[in-house]
Amino acid sequence: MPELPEVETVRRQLEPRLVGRRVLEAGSHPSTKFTPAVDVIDTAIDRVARRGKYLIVGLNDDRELIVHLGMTGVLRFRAGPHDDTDPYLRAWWTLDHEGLAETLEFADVRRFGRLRVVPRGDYQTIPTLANAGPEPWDPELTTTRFWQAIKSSNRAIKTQLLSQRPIAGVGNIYADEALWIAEINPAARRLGHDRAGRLLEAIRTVLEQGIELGGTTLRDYRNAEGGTGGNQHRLFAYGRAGQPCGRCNRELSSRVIDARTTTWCRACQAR
DNA sequence: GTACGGCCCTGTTAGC
DNA sequence: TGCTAACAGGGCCGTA
Repeated sequence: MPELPEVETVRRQLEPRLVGRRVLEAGSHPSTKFTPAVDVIDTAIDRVARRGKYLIVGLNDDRELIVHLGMTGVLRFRAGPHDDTDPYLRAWWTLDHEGLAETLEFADVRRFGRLRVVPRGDYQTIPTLANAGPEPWDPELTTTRFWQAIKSSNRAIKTQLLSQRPIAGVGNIYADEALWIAEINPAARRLGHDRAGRLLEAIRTVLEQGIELGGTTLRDYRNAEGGTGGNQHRLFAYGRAGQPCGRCNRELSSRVIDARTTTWCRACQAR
């Protein structure tokens, strides 16, 4: 499931291969989640950015193609025409640059991904993007600002992180990892300034490591070159329920918070 | 404005 | 062996 490190990995691979290229043709699955793919025909790509878990592809007509990979979305290049035998192909774009044609494909087994074309910078039709909190490395995101954002809600800290509001880009995997590192209970509803600072630092640590290792591949995630990530071998909490805690050796617990399986250590992350 | 539940999706896994 | 139900979960929407 692509979170910030996976999306950033894909972005870094897409950028040099997309910028400056023109979209000659496009096609999509009939779902309105994917039909915006064809709205970018005959535009040229001028940048590939990221905001939280969203990819933002800048177009030369002052619009942007917004891509969310959902849980199982994969962007990949193919020499020649798109693969119309792939039952999970949801959208494709034929790109041209100095006579070289290539296809960018968007495959997504579970169809939780989505595409949108918007005027540049206008995200009002994409609520989570419009309301996303600061990027993890935004210099204005101080401990105090993070703490204030958390303090304004009474929801469980894990729920708050997944909402993308206090900070952008954290999903289920990296939320569990950061809370484990910071020794904070995922169901905690009140965090002091110091603990908020510890959590912010842990979030930055796990996201940086995720990017360095090219993301986390548990099942579906592949980068734009078809490769897998390496962070799945470095997880302390996520997916490890029943296994020993890497800090105190007690058995890790699991429960559902905000409809997401949450793994934590009852001893290290006591309330 | 906030909190919460349900829904979208389909491959995989567990249980019978 | 084959079937069924549960499970995985990011974002959006409706309701309270």
